[in-house]
This record gives sequence, structure tokens and C-alpha cells, in this order.
Amino acid sequence: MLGTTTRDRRLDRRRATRAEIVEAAWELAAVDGLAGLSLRDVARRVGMQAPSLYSYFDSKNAIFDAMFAQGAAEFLESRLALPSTGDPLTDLRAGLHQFARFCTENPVRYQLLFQRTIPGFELSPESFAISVRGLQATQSQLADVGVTDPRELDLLTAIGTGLVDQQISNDPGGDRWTRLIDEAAEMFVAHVSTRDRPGQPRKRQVRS
Amino acid sequence: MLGTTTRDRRLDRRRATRAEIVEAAWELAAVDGLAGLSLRDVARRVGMQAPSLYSYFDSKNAIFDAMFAQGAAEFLESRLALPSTGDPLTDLRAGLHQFARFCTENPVRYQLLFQRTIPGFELSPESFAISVRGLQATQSQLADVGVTDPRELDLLTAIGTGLVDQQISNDPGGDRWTRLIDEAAEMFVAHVSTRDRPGQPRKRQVRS
DNA sequence: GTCTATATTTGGATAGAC
DNA sequence: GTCTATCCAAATATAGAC
Repeated sequence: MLGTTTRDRRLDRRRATRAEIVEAAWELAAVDGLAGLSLRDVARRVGMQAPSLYSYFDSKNAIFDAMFAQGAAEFLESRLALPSTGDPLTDLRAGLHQFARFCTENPVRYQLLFQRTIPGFELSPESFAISVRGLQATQSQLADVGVTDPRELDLLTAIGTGLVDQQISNDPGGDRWTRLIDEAAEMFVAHVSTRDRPGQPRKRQVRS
Repeated sequence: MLGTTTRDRRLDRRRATRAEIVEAAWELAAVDGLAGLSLRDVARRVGMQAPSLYSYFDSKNAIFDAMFAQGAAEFLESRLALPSTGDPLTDLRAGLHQFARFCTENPVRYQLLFQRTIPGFELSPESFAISVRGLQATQSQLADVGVTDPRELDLLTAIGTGLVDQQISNDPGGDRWTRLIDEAAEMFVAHVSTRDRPGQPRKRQVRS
């Protein structure tokens, strides 16, 4: 019975319907915004009446949570799929491109995962755990390219989110900011390598 | 009659009440979020019943518009108040600090002015004009410190919004990212001056 | 200019038949 | 599991008395 589990056709069907509902929610959120998502509309889109959704999800929050879990899993998968060449600049560039692609190809997902601007949304521990694994993967990959100083990490994440945020807000669908990724990566690497050069005493910053 | 205009006490009172309403709206939005702003709550806070607001504003959208106009005017004023020393790095730093201070001291205002994530908010031409003047002032000041290349401008705005965005999202009230401003400014200036060094042929980017 | 009363819409969620 | 019917709450906005 290696690797074989009894199939429960009823459970399969249930999972498929749940996935259908989540998919419909994504599509509607892309149009009306996350905050504008209504259960009635979701139900209509999958050919149900609104109350029937409650056979699959306990509440609207549970649907948001399922969307978050799916998005976080996609992010983790996308992160782990990144190839590593061993060259820091190349790998850093690739990481930034992956992040930008992931965010811009679905701005609503970006908003849900990274901006958490939904009114009263409470994240379940299970979904939170998935997103933590994504952050850990990112941090580990940055360590691989030599970025371990917390300040440098913060500076780099600011650059990444800044490019993505401007792209989504001010040139949706375009590449006005994402095309600056390679240049930004070079800028950052040059900056870090300057600070780390031995014999060049590191500037000390005084906490205000 | 130099500089003297007839005072209309009725108009004065009306303007004062409008300002009171807008102020109450800011305070409530800071708590419940922009999308969660309700006219009932605004009215309660100024000691009115909800319908009375319609004597001062035509709609909820008009209140948002007044908030936007006020915020844009504050931004413009803050921008124009920036001193100029003539030293590019110093002035660039000061500009970034001003931007960060303006955004972090009122995250809701930042959201309204720069992220425009409110459901069906339509901006009036008058308010839009004010915000355009703010952008022009910013662009002019960046030109003064030698940043005129559109790519460099975009890269710099990405850095600025990235620092602010991370600060507001992940360390509200703190300084984890804003304290990196000076370092980021140095990084950017070093990068730009490298590109502009004569004899160092500029890399050409191929549009994808 | 402010109030009460109300229209209208829309949302999430529940009860209970089938 | 899906439906109809309904509850309940909240929101913007209007009508009309005072």
C-alpha cells in the first residue's frame, strides 16, 4: 500500500468546490478590490446562493484566510524554485525579479499578503505559519548572497517593495519601475561592498 | 481698503464648521481606516446628526476630496519650506527626511494622497491641481540637486516610498527604516555619480 | 441649519424545509 | 448540500417639519 491512500470521492468533491470558491473570490477581488468583496457575488459566480457558501467556509474571514494561505504557499513555492548560480549579484537580481513578478502579476495577492490593509481580517495560525516559511526562505537566500546585516536586509527589502509599490500604484501593467531592478541591484551591491571593504572603517551610526 | 475684504460672519462660521468636520474625519480615519469611515460617526463627533452634514458637503466623496485637498496643500507647504544648502547630498537627505516625516506622522494621509486605495473615490480637478503642484515642487527640487534623468528620478522615488512603506507597514511608530535614510541617500548619490563619471561609458539598457 | 423620520441598498449570517 | 426566507445591522442619502 506504499503511497496509496483510500480515495474519498466526497472529500475530493468538497475540496474542489472550496478551490472553486476561492478562485471566484480572487477574480472578484481583482475587480472590486479586496475590501469590496461580497459573499453574494462570490456565490453567484460559482452558481450558488449566498448561504450555501457556509457549507464550505465558516465566515467571510475564513475565505480571506484560505486566499492568504494559497497566496503564501505560491510565494514559498516560487521562492524555493529560484536557481542559485553562486554569483551574488546574479542571484540577487534573480531574487528581486522573482519578487517583482510575483507581486505585479497579481496586485490583489500582493495587497493581501504584504500590505494587510483589509478591515478586520484575522489571520489563522496555520496560514501565518506558511507565510513565515516564505520569509525564512527569503532570508536564507539573502544570506547565501552575503546579505546578513539587519540594516542591509532592511534596506534591500525597502528597495524591493519600493520598486514594486511604485510599479503597481503608478504604472499598472507596465514596466516603468520593474525595468530598474538590475540597476537597483548593482547600486545595492556596490554600496554593500564599499561598506565591507577591509581597512575602510565602517561608519558608525548614532541611534537617535 | 488695501488688503481688506468685507467679513461675512456667516461664511466664516460655515468654513469653520467645514474644517471641524474634516478634522473629525481625519481622527476617525486614523482609528477605523479610510475605508471604514462612516458619516454617522463623523456627525456624532462634531455633535450633529448624520443628515446635517449634507448642509456642508454634498456627499461622502466630497469629504474625502476636502481631506485630500488639505493633505496636498500641507505637502506642498512642507516641500516649499525645505531649506536649500546647495550641497546635493545634504539637500537630498533633507528632502527624503521631509518626505518620510510627512508620511509617517500621518499614515492615513499618506494612504489617501499617495496610495489611492479608497473604493470609489473620485478626485476633483481642484484637488488634483494642488497635488500636481506638490509633485512639481518635488521634481524641481530634485533637479536642483542634479537628479534629472527620468530613470534616476524613478529609482529615487522608489527608494523613498519603499522606506516609508516598510516603516508604516512593519514598524509603525518606530524608526527601523527611516533611520536608514542617510545611508540610502549616500548609496543613491554614489550610484548616480558613478554613472555620470565622464569617460565611464554609461551602460545601455535594452528595453524588453 | 438642524432635526426626526424614512427610503433604499447592501452586507454577513442563521433557520429550517427539502 | 442547497435552497428560500428572513434577520439584523449598517451605510448613504433624501424629505419635510421646525
